[in-house]
Amino acid sequence: MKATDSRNLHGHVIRELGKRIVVGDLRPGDVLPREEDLAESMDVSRTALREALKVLSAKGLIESRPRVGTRVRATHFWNQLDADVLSWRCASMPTDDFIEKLVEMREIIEPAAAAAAARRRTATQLAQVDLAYRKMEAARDTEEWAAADLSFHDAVLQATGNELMISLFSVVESALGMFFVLSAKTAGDFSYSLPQHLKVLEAIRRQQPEVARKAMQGMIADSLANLRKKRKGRTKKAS
Amino acid sequence: MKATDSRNLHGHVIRELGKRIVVGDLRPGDVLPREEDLAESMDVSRTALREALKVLSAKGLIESRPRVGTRVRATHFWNQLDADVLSWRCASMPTDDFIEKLVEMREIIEPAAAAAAARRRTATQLAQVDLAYRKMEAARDTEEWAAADLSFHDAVLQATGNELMISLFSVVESALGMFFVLSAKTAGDFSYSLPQHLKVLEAIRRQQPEVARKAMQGMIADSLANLRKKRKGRTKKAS
DNA sequence: CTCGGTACGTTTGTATGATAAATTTCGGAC
DNA sequence: GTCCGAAATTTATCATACAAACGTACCGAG
Repeated sequence: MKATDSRNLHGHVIRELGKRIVVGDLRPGDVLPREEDLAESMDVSRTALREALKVLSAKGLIESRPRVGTRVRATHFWNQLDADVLSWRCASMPTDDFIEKLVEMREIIEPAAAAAAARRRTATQLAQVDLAYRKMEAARDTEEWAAADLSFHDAVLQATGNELMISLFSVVESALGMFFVLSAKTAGDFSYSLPQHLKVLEAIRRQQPEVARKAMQGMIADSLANLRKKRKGRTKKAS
Repeated sequence: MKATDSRNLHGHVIRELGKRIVVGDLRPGDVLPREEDLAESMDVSRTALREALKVLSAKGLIESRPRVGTRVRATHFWNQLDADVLSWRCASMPTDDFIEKLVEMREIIEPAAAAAAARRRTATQLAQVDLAYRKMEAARDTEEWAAADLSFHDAVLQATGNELMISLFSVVESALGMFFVLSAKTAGDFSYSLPQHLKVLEAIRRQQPEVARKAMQGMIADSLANLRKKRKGRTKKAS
Protein backbone atom coordinates (compact mmCIF):
# COMPACT_ATOMS: atom_id res chain seq x y z
CA MET A 1 0.00 0.00 0.00
CA LYS A 2 2.18 2.79 -1.29
CA ALA A 3 0.64 6.16 -0.72
CA THR A 4 2.58 8.10 -3.32
CA ASP A 5 2.00 6.84 -6.79
CA SER A 6 5.35 6.31 -8.43
CA ARG A 7 3.80 6.05 -11.89
CA ASN A 8 3.51 9.80 -12.02
CA LEU A 9 6.61 11.81 -12.62
CA HIS A 10 6.34 14.06 -9.64
CA GLY A 11 5.54 10.97 -7.56
CA HIS A 12 8.97 9.71 -8.45
CA VAL A 13 10.51 12.99 -7.41
CA ILE A 14 8.62 12.90 -4.11
CA ARG A 15 9.95 9.45 -3.32
CA GLU A 16 13.48 10.26 -4.42
CA LEU A 17 13.80 13.43 -2.37
CA GLY A 18 11.70 12.09 0.50
CA LYS A 19 13.89 9.05 0.91
CA ARG A 20 17.06 11.10 0.75
CA ILE A 21 15.78 13.29 3.56
CA VAL A 22 14.33 10.56 5.77
CA VAL A 23 17.34 8.32 5.38
CA GLY A 24 19.62 11.18 6.38
CA ASP A 25 21.37 11.74 3.10
CA LEU A 26 20.02 15.27 3.36
CA ARG A 27 20.21 16.52 6.93
CA PRO A 28 17.99 19.02 8.75
CA GLY A 29 19.17 22.53 8.04
CA ASP A 30 20.63 21.61 4.67
CA VAL A 31 19.38 23.79 1.85
CA LEU A 32 18.48 22.13 -1.41
CA PRO A 33 19.79 23.46 -4.73
CA ARG A 34 17.69 26.15 -6.35
CA GLU A 35 14.55 24.82 -7.96
CA GLU A 36 15.82 25.37 -11.47
CA ASP A 37 19.05 23.44 -10.85
CA LEU A 38 17.34 20.71 -8.86
CA ALA A 39 14.74 20.28 -11.57
CA GLU A 40 17.43 19.93 -14.19
CA SER A 41 19.44 17.47 -12.14
CA MET A 42 16.35 15.29 -11.75
CA ASP A 43 15.35 15.63 -15.38
CA VAL A 44 11.95 17.16 -14.72
CA SER A 45 10.45 20.56 -15.28
CA ARG A 46 10.38 23.10 -12.50
CA THR A 47 6.59 22.68 -12.43
CA ALA A 48 6.78 18.98 -11.62
CA LEU A 49 9.53 19.56 -9.11
CA ARG A 50 7.51 22.21 -7.33
CA GLU A 51 4.48 19.94 -7.07
CA ALA A 52 6.73 17.40 -5.38
CA LEU A 53 8.21 20.01 -3.06
CA LYS A 54 4.74 21.10 -2.01
CA VAL A 55 3.85 17.55 -1.02
CA LEU A 56 7.08 17.11 0.93
CA SER A 57 6.33 20.44 2.52
CA ALA A 58 2.91 19.13 3.58
CA LYS A 59 4.64 16.15 5.15
CA GLY A 60 6.71 18.59 7.18
CA LEU A 61 10.02 17.47 5.69
CA ILE A 62 11.01 20.74 4.04
CA GLU A 63 10.25 24.43 4.08
CA SER A 64 10.65 26.90 1.21
CA ARG A 65 11.15 30.60 1.54
CA PRO A 66 11.82 33.18 -1.15
CA ARG A 67 15.42 34.23 -1.49
CA VAL A 68 16.67 31.74 1.15
CA GLY A 69 15.71 28.57 -0.67
CA THR A 70 14.30 25.21 0.38
CA ARG A 71 15.76 23.57 3.43
CA VAL A 72 15.22 20.37 5.35
CA ARG A 73 13.25 20.92 8.54
CA ALA A 74 14.15 19.55 11.97
CA THR A 75 12.92 16.01 12.50
CA HIS A 76 10.37 17.06 15.10
CA PHE A 77 8.42 18.82 12.37
CA TRP A 78 8.11 15.65 10.28
CA ASN A 79 4.77 13.86 10.02
CA GLN A 80 6.24 10.69 11.43
CA LEU A 81 2.91 8.88 11.09
CA ASP A 82 2.65 9.62 7.39
CA ALA A 83 2.53 6.36 5.46
CA ASP A 84 5.25 7.51 3.08
CA VAL A 85 7.59 8.74 5.78
CA LEU A 86 7.18 5.45 7.63
CA SER A 87 7.79 3.35 4.55
CA TRP A 88 10.82 5.41 3.56
CA ARG A 89 12.28 4.96 7.02
CA CYS A 90 11.70 1.22 6.81
CA ALA A 91 13.01 0.97 3.26
CA SER A 92 16.64 1.32 4.24
CA MET A 93 17.07 -1.14 7.08
CA PRO A 94 16.01 0.94 10.08
CA THR A 95 17.98 1.11 13.28
CA ASP A 96 17.11 -1.24 16.13
CA ASP A 97 16.10 1.85 18.01
CA PHE A 98 13.41 2.65 15.48
CA ILE A 99 12.12 -0.91 15.48
CA GLU A 100 11.69 -0.73 19.24
CA LYS A 101 9.65 2.43 18.79
CA LEU A 102 7.44 0.77 16.21
CA VAL A 103 6.84 -2.16 18.54
CA GLU A 104 6.04 0.19 21.39
CA MET A 105 3.38 1.76 19.20
CA ARG A 106 1.92 -1.64 18.45
CA GLU A 107 1.84 -2.43 22.17
CA ILE A 108 -0.22 0.68 22.73
CA ILE A 109 -2.46 0.65 19.69
CA GLU A 110 -3.39 -2.93 19.05
CA PRO A 111 -4.44 -4.19 22.49
CA ALA A 112 -6.62 -1.11 22.86
CA ALA A 113 -8.00 -1.67 19.38
CA ALA A 114 -8.75 -5.32 20.11
CA ALA A 115 -10.63 -4.32 23.23
CA ALA A 116 -12.62 -1.68 21.40
CA ALA A 117 -13.34 -4.12 18.60
CA ALA A 118 -14.64 -6.70 21.08
CA ARG A 119 -16.89 -4.06 22.58
CA ARG A 120 -18.42 -2.62 19.46
CA ARG A 121 -17.83 -4.89 16.45
CA THR A 122 -20.71 -5.43 14.09
CA ALA A 123 -21.45 -8.81 12.56
CA THR A 124 -19.83 -7.86 9.27
CA GLN A 125 -16.74 -6.52 10.99
CA LEU A 126 -16.42 -9.78 12.90
CA ALA A 127 -16.81 -11.66 9.64
CA GLN A 128 -13.88 -9.71 8.20
CA VAL A 129 -11.64 -10.66 11.11
CA ASP A 130 -12.79 -14.24 10.79
CA LEU A 131 -12.10 -14.26 7.08
CA ALA A 132 -8.61 -12.92 7.60
CA TYR A 133 -7.96 -15.59 10.20
CA ARG A 134 -9.04 -18.34 7.85
CA LYS A 135 -6.78 -16.93 5.16
CA MET A 136 -3.91 -17.17 7.63
CA GLU A 137 -4.81 -20.77 8.32
CA ALA A 138 -4.89 -21.53 4.62
CA ALA A 139 -1.64 -19.71 3.79
CA ARG A 140 0.87 -21.97 2.06
CA ASP A 141 3.89 -19.67 1.80
CA THR A 142 5.28 -16.67 3.66
CA GLU A 143 3.93 -14.23 1.13
CA GLU A 144 0.36 -15.43 1.51
CA TRP A 145 0.76 -15.51 5.24
CA ALA A 146 2.11 -11.96 5.39
CA ALA A 147 -0.82 -10.67 3.36
CA ALA A 148 -3.34 -12.51 5.53
CA ASP A 149 -1.63 -11.37 8.72
CA LEU A 150 -1.81 -7.78 7.58
CA SER A 151 -5.48 -8.09 6.72
CA PHE A 152 -6.16 -9.65 10.13
CA HIS A 153 -4.66 -6.70 11.98
CA ASP A 154 -6.38 -4.34 9.59
CA ALA A 155 -9.73 -6.02 10.23
CA VAL A 156 -9.30 -5.62 13.99
CA LEU A 157 -8.60 -1.93 13.54
CA GLN A 158 -11.60 -1.61 11.22
CA ALA A 159 -13.79 -3.33 13.79
CA THR A 160 -13.18 -0.50 16.24
CA GLY A 161 -15.25 1.71 13.97
CA ASN A 162 -12.97 4.61 14.88
CA GLU A 163 -11.42 6.04 11.74
CA LEU A 164 -8.63 7.69 13.73
CA MET A 165 -7.65 4.28 15.04
CA ILE A 166 -7.92 2.82 11.56
CA SER A 167 -5.49 5.42 10.23
CA LEU A 168 -2.88 4.04 12.61
CA PHE A 169 -2.77 0.98 10.40
CA SER A 170 0.20 2.49 8.60
CA VAL A 171 2.16 2.14 11.85
CA VAL A 172 1.09 -1.45 12.38
CA GLU A 173 1.81 -2.18 8.75
CA SER A 174 5.36 -0.86 9.03
CA ALA A 175 5.98 -2.83 12.22
CA LEU A 176 4.68 -6.06 10.71
CA GLY A 177 6.60 -5.36 7.52
CA MET A 178 9.83 -5.07 9.46
CA PHE A 179 9.02 -8.26 11.28
CA PHE A 180 8.46 -10.13 8.03
CA VAL A 181 11.74 -8.92 6.60
CA LEU A 182 13.70 -9.90 9.67
CA SER A 183 11.97 -13.28 9.85
CA ALA A 184 12.33 -14.03 6.19
CA LYS A 185 15.52 -16.04 6.58
CA THR A 186 14.07 -18.42 9.12
CA ALA A 187 10.86 -19.12 7.28
CA GLY A 188 8.77 -22.25 7.60
CA ASP A 189 7.60 -21.63 11.14
CA PHE A 190 5.47 -18.74 10.07
CA SER A 191 2.31 -20.12 11.63
CA TYR A 192 3.44 -20.34 15.23
CA SER A 193 1.34 -17.30 16.13
CA LEU A 194 -1.86 -18.75 14.73
CA PRO A 195 -3.24 -19.80 18.15
CA GLN A 196 -2.76 -16.28 19.45
CA HIS A 197 -4.63 -14.83 16.53
CA LEU A 198 -7.40 -17.30 17.22
CA LYS A 199 -7.62 -16.12 20.81
CA VAL A 200 -8.05 -12.55 19.64
CA LEU A 201 -10.65 -13.57 17.08
CA GLU A 202 -12.66 -15.56 19.61
CA ALA A 203 -12.55 -12.80 22.20
CA ILE A 204 -13.85 -10.36 19.62
CA ARG A 205 -16.52 -12.83 18.59
CA ARG A 206 -17.63 -13.26 22.20
CA GLN A 207 -17.37 -9.54 22.85
CA GLN A 208 -14.91 -9.88 25.72
CA PRO A 209 -12.83 -6.68 25.61
CA GLU A 210 -10.33 -7.54 28.34
CA VAL A 211 -9.73 -11.03 27.00
CA ALA A 212 -9.12 -9.57 23.55
CA ARG A 213 -6.73 -7.00 24.99
CA LYS A 214 -4.70 -9.61 26.84
CA ALA A 215 -4.61 -11.92 23.85
CA MET A 216 -3.32 -9.15 21.64
CA GLN A 217 -0.78 -8.13 24.25
CA GLY A 218 0.46 -11.69 24.37
CA MET A 219 0.75 -11.88 20.63
CA ILE A 220 2.84 -8.73 20.45
CA ALA A 221 5.01 -9.77 23.38
CA ASP A 222 5.81 -13.03 21.61
CA SER A 223 6.40 -11.21 18.39
CA LEU A 224 8.83 -8.91 20.16
CA ALA A 225 10.66 -11.81 21.79
CA ASN A 226 10.94 -13.48 18.43
CA LEU A 227 12.23 -10.28 16.89
CA ARG A 228 14.92 -9.90 19.53
CA LYS A 229 16.01 -13.47 19.01
CA LYS A 230 16.31 -12.94 15.27
CA ARG A 231 18.09 -9.70 15.72
CA LYS A 232 20.59 -11.14 18.13
CA GLY A 233 21.41 -13.84 15.62
CA ARG A 234 21.74 -11.27 12.89
CA THR A 235 23.98 -9.04 14.99
CA LYS A 236 26.10 -11.98 16.03
CA LYS A 237 26.45 -13.07 12.44
CA ALA A 238 27.41 -9.55 11.39
CA SER A 239 30.10 -9.11 14.04
CA MET B 1 -0.16 25.22 15.09
CA LYS B 2 -1.52 25.36 11.56
CA ALA B 3 0.25 22.94 9.26
CA THR B 4 -0.67 24.56 5.96
CA ASP B 5 0.59 28.06 5.61
CA SER B 6 -2.28 30.26 4.57
CA ARG B 7 0.03 33.11 3.62
CA ASN B 8 0.79 31.43 0.34
CA LEU B 9 -1.81 31.47 -2.35
CA HIS B 10 -1.94 27.75 -2.92
CA GLY B 11 -2.09 27.30 0.85
CA HIS B 12 -5.36 29.19 0.76
CA VAL B 13 -6.65 26.91 -1.99
CA ILE B 14 -5.63 23.84 0.02
CA ARG B 15 -7.59 25.01 3.02
CA GLU B 16 -10.59 26.07 0.99
CA LEU B 17 -10.94 22.82 -0.92
CA GLY B 18 -9.81 20.69 2.01
CA LYS B 19 -12.45 22.12 4.30
CA ARG B 20 -15.17 21.73 1.70
CA ILE B 21 -14.29 18.07 1.36
CA VAL B 22 -13.84 17.24 5.03
CA VAL B 23 -16.97 19.10 6.08
CA GLY B 24 -18.98 17.20 3.50
CA ASP B 25 -19.78 20.03 1.13
CA LEU B 26 -18.04 17.91 -1.47
CA ARG B 27 -18.91 14.25 -1.02
CA PRO B 28 -16.88 11.15 -1.84
CA GLY B 29 -17.34 10.25 -5.47
CA ASP B 30 -18.05 13.81 -6.53
CA VAL B 31 -15.86 15.00 -9.36
CA LEU B 32 -14.44 18.50 -9.16
CA PRO B 33 -14.70 20.91 -12.09
CA ARG B 34 -11.91 20.73 -14.63
CA GLU B 35 -8.70 22.30 -13.43
CA GLU B 36 -9.00 25.27 -15.76
CA ASP B 37 -12.53 26.10 -14.59
CA LEU B 38 -11.78 25.43 -10.94
CA ALA B 39 -8.69 27.63 -11.12
CA GLU B 40 -10.71 30.45 -12.62
CA SER B 41 -13.50 30.10 -10.06
CA MET B 42 -10.95 30.38 -7.25
CA ASP B 43 -9.08 33.24 -8.89
CA VAL B 44 -5.76 31.46 -9.09
CA SER B 45 -3.66 30.12 -11.91
CA ARG B 46 -3.85 26.50 -12.86
CA THR B 47 -0.29 26.15 -11.55
CA ALA B 48 -1.23 27.18 -8.04
CA LEU B 49 -4.38 25.08 -8.13
CA ARG B 50 -2.47 21.99 -9.18
CA GLU B 51 0.05 22.42 -6.36
CA ALA B 52 -2.88 22.48 -3.97
CA LEU B 53 -4.48 19.43 -5.57
CA LYS B 54 -1.23 17.50 -5.22
CA VAL B 55 -1.16 18.22 -1.50
CA LEU B 56 -4.79 17.21 -1.03
CA SER B 57 -3.97 14.12 -3.02
CA ALA B 58 -1.13 13.35 -0.60
CA LYS B 59 -3.60 13.67 2.25
CA GLY B 60 -5.73 11.05 0.54
CA LEU B 61 -8.70 13.37 0.05
CA ILE B 62 -8.79 13.36 -3.74
CA GLU B 63 -7.52 11.44 -6.73
CA SER B 64 -6.85 12.79 -10.21
CA ARG B 65 -6.88 10.79 -13.39
CA PRO B 66 -6.52 11.95 -16.98
CA ARG B 67 -9.74 12.21 -18.90
CA VAL B 68 -11.92 11.34 -15.90
CA GLY B 69 -11.06 14.31 -13.72
CA THR B 70 -10.42 14.84 -10.03
CA ARG B 71 -12.78 13.23 -7.61
CA VAL B 72 -13.19 13.03 -3.86
CA ARG B 73 -12.00 9.71 -2.46
CA ALA B 74 -13.87 7.54 0.02
CA THR B 75 -13.34 8.59 3.62
CA HIS B 76 -11.37 5.47 4.48
CA PHE B 77 -8.59 6.72 2.22
CA TRP B 78 -8.24 10.00 4.10
CA ASN B 79 -5.24 10.59 6.35
CA GLN B 80 -7.44 11.10 9.36
CA LEU B 81 -4.43 11.77 11.57
CA ASP B 82 -3.18 14.58 9.36
CA ALA B 83 -3.06 17.78 11.37
CA ASP B 84 -4.91 19.70 8.67
CA VAL B 85 -7.64 17.13 8.23
CA LEU B 86 -8.18 17.03 11.99
CA SER B 87 -8.32 20.80 12.30
CA TRP B 88 -10.68 21.11 9.35
CA ARG B 89 -12.98 18.54 10.91
CA CYS B 90 -12.92 20.42 14.19
CA ALA B 91 -13.36 23.80 12.53
CA SER B 92 -17.04 23.32 11.81
CA MET B 93 -18.50 22.08 15.08
CA PRO B 94 -17.89 18.35 14.84
CA THR B 95 -20.52 15.79 15.62
CA ASP B 96 -20.75 14.32 19.12
CA ASP B 97 -19.78 11.06 17.52
CA PHE B 98 -16.46 12.48 16.37
CA ILE B 99 -15.76 14.00 19.76
CA GLU B 100 -16.23 10.58 21.34
CA LYS B 101 -13.70 9.16 18.92
CA LEU B 102 -11.20 11.87 19.76
CA VAL B 103 -11.62 11.17 23.45
CA GLU B 104 -11.18 7.46 22.87
CA MET B 105 -7.88 8.22 21.17
CA ARG B 106 -6.81 10.28 24.14
CA GLU B 107 -7.74 7.44 26.47
CA ILE B 108 -5.45 5.15 24.54
CA ILE B 109 -2.57 7.47 23.77
CA GLU B 110 -2.05 9.61 26.82
CA PRO B 111 -2.05 7.07 29.67
CA ALA B 112 0.41 4.96 27.69
CA ALA B 113 2.49 8.05 26.99
CA ALA B 114 2.49 9.05 30.65
CA ALA B 115 3.69 5.59 31.61
CA ALA B 116 6.43 5.63 29.00
CA ALA B 117 7.44 9.11 30.06
CA ALA B 118 7.71 8.02 33.68
CA ARG B 119 9.89 5.12 32.61
CA ARG B 120 12.32 6.93 30.37
CA ARG B 121 12.14 10.69 30.87
CA THR B 122 15.41 12.60 31.00
CA ALA B 123 16.00 15.41 33.44
CA THR B 124 15.37 18.05 30.78
CA GLN B 125 12.18 16.37 29.63
CA LEU B 126 10.94 16.33 33.21
CA ALA B 127 11.83 19.99 33.50
CA GLN B 128 9.64 20.72 30.47
CA VAL B 129 6.65 18.99 32.04
CA ASP B 130 7.31 20.80 35.28
CA LEU B 131 7.55 24.13 33.50
CA ALA B 132 4.26 23.55 31.71
CA TYR B 133 2.61 22.67 35.00
CA ARG B 134 3.81 25.86 36.61
CA LYS B 135 2.50 27.84 33.67
CA MET B 136 -0.88 26.23 34.25
CA GLU B 137 -0.71 27.23 37.91
CA ALA B 138 0.14 30.78 36.96
CA ALA B 139 -2.51 31.11 34.24
CA ARG B 140 -4.83 34.04 34.82
CA ASP B 141 -7.32 33.58 32.01
CA THR B 142 -8.67 30.74 29.89
CA GLU B 143 -6.41 31.58 26.99
CA GLU B 144 -3.24 31.31 29.05
CA TRP B 145 -4.55 28.17 30.66
CA ALA B 146 -5.35 26.55 27.32
CA ALA B 147 -1.86 27.25 26.03
CA ALA B 148 -0.24 25.90 29.19
CA ASP B 149 -2.48 22.83 29.19
CA LEU B 150 -1.51 22.07 25.62
CA SER B 151 2.17 22.45 26.39
CA PHE B 152 1.78 20.13 29.39
CA HIS B 153 0.33 17.35 27.30
CA ASP B 154 2.91 18.04 24.62
CA ALA B 155 5.71 17.80 27.17
CA VAL B 156 4.45 14.41 28.37
CA LEU B 157 4.43 13.14 24.81
CA GLN B 158 7.91 14.55 24.24
CA ALA B 159 9.14 12.83 27.38
CA THR B 160 8.38 9.44 25.86
CA GLY B 161 11.23 10.04 23.45
CA ASN B 162 9.25 8.22 20.79
CA GLU B 163 8.74 10.46 17.80
CA LEU B 164 5.82 8.37 16.57
CA MET B 165 4.07 9.02 19.85
CA ILE B 166 4.95 12.69 19.65
CA SER B 167 3.33 12.94 16.24
CA LEU B 168 0.04 11.93 17.83
CA PHE B 169 0.04 15.31 19.50
CA SER B 170 -2.16 16.58 16.68
CA VAL B 171 -4.88 14.23 17.93
CA VAL B 172 -4.51 15.33 21.53
CA GLU B 173 -4.42 18.94 20.38
CA SER B 174 -7.69 18.57 18.52
CA ALA B 175 -9.35 16.83 21.45
CA LEU B 176 -8.24 19.50 23.91
CA GLY B 177 -9.19 22.20 21.45
CA MET B 178 -12.72 20.86 21.26
CA PHE B 179 -12.86 20.68 25.03
CA PHE B 180 -11.80 24.31 25.35
CA VAL B 181 -14.43 25.44 22.89
CA LEU B 182 -17.20 23.53 24.61
CA SER B 183 -16.06 24.71 28.03
CA ALA B 184 -15.68 28.30 26.99
CA LYS B 185 -19.13 29.34 28.12
CA THR B 186 -18.70 28.05 31.64
CA ALA B 187 -15.28 29.56 32.21
CA GLY B 188 -13.83 30.47 35.58
CA ASP B 189 -13.45 26.94 36.88
CA PHE B 190 -10.71 26.17 34.42
CA SER B 191 -8.25 25.05 37.06
CA TYR B 192 -10.23 22.21 38.57
CA SER B 193 -7.98 19.66 36.83
CA LEU B 194 -4.80 21.12 38.26
CA PRO B 195 -4.45 18.45 40.99
CA GLN B 196 -4.71 15.73 38.41
CA HIS B 197 -2.00 17.29 36.31
CA LEU B 198 0.13 17.48 39.44
CA LYS B 199 -0.35 13.77 40.03
CA VAL B 200 0.88 13.01 36.54
CA LEU B 201 3.84 15.35 36.94
CA GLU B 202 4.87 13.81 40.25
CA ALA B 203 4.53 10.26 38.95
CA ILE B 204 6.77 11.14 36.02
CA ARG B 205 9.22 12.83 38.36
CA ARG B 206 9.36 9.74 40.60
CA GLN B 207 9.47 7.44 37.59
CA GLN B 208 6.36 5.47 38.55
CA PRO B 209 4.86 4.35 35.24
CA GLU B 210 1.69 2.75 36.57
CA VAL B 211 0.94 5.67 38.85
CA ALA B 212 1.39 8.04 35.93
CA ARG B 213 -0.86 5.90 33.76
CA LYS B 214 -3.65 5.85 36.34
CA ALA B 215 -3.35 9.55 37.00
CA MET B 216 -3.65 10.33 33.32
CA GLN B 217 -6.57 7.95 32.96
CA GLY B 218 -8.32 9.73 35.80
CA MET B 219 -7.72 13.10 34.25
CA ILE B 220 -9.21 12.07 30.95
CA ALA B 221 -12.16 10.34 32.61
CA ASP B 222 -12.98 13.53 34.46
CA SER B 223 -12.50 15.54 31.33
CA LEU B 224 -14.92 13.26 29.53
CA ALA B 225 -17.50 13.50 32.31
CA ASN B 226 -17.20 17.25 32.20
CA LEU B 227 -17.60 17.24 28.45
CA ARG B 228 -20.75 15.14 28.62
CA LYS B 229 -22.21 17.45 31.23
CA LYS B 230 -21.54 20.48 29.07
CA ARG B 231 -22.88 18.81 26.01
CA LYS B 232 -26.07 17.74 27.71
CA GLY B 233 -26.65 21.33 28.75
CA ARG B 234 -25.94 22.50 25.24
CA THR B 235 -28.23 19.91 23.68
CA LYS B 236 -30.98 20.67 26.17
CA LYS B 237 -30.66 24.35 25.44
CA ALA B 238 -30.82 23.70 21.73
CA SER B 239 -33.91 21.52 21.88
C1' DC C 1 32.68 54.22 14.03
C1' DT C 2 28.10 52.77 14.41
C1' DC C 3 23.52 52.68 13.31
C1' DG C 4 19.80 52.68 10.08
C1' DG C 5 17.63 52.78 5.90
C1' DT C 6 17.50 51.98 1.06
C1' DA C 7 18.63 49.89 -3.32
C1' DC C 8 19.87 45.62 -5.49
C1' DG C 9 20.19 40.88 -6.64
C1' DT C 10 18.68 36.15 -5.88
C1' DT C 11 15.20 32.78 -5.12
C1' DT C 12 10.68 31.30 -4.61
C1' DG C 13 5.73 32.41 -5.93
C1' DT C 14 2.43 32.87 -9.62
C1' DA C 15 0.69 33.18 -14.21
C1' DT C 16 0.20 31.84 -19.16
C1' DG C 17 0.29 29.05 -23.06
C1' DA C 18 1.50 25.00 -25.39
C1' DT C 19 2.32 20.03 -26.02
C1' DA C 20 2.23 15.07 -24.43
C1' DA C 21 -0.02 11.21 -22.50
C1' DA C 22 -3.83 8.67 -20.96
C1' DT C 23 -8.41 7.00 -21.06
C1' DT C 24 -13.14 7.04 -21.99
C1' DT C 25 -16.39 6.99 -25.65
C1' DC C 26 -18.15 6.59 -29.91
C1' DG C 27 -18.33 4.76 -34.48
C1' DG C 28 -17.27 1.59 -38.02
C1' DA C 29 -16.01 -2.93 -39.84
C1' DC C 30 -16.71 -7.71 -39.69
C1' DG D 1 -23.57 -8.18 -31.68
C1' DT D 2 -18.78 -7.80 -30.86
C1' DC D 3 -14.37 -6.13 -31.29
C1' DC D 4 -11.05 -2.85 -32.64
C1' DG D 5 -9.51 1.70 -33.68
C1' DA D 6 -10.01 6.80 -34.06
C1' DA D 7 -11.41 11.00 -31.73
C1' DA D 8 -12.21 13.98 -28.01
C1' DT D 9 -11.42 15.47 -23.39
C1' DT D 10 -8.91 15.93 -19.29
C1' DT D 11 -4.90 15.61 -16.60
C1' DA D 12 0.39 15.52 -16.90
C1' DT D 13 4.29 17.85 -18.15
C1' DC D 14 7.03 21.40 -20.01
C1' DA D 15 8.91 26.11 -21.12
C1' DT D 16 8.96 30.91 -20.24
C1' DA D 17 7.99 35.16 -18.19
C1' DC D 18 7.01 38.23 -14.55
C1' DA D 19 5.85 39.42 -9.57
C1' DA D 20 6.89 39.30 -4.81
C1' DA D 21 9.62 38.49 -0.98
C1' DC D 22 13.73 38.63 1.48
C1' DG D 23 18.71 38.72 2.47
C1' DT D 24 22.67 41.54 1.75
C1' DA D 25 25.46 45.05 0.95
C1' DC D 26 26.16 49.61 0.30
C1' DC D 27 25.66 54.37 1.51
C1' DG D 28 24.70 58.19 4.37
C1' DA D 29 23.75 60.43 8.71
C1' DG D 30 24.75 61.07 13.42
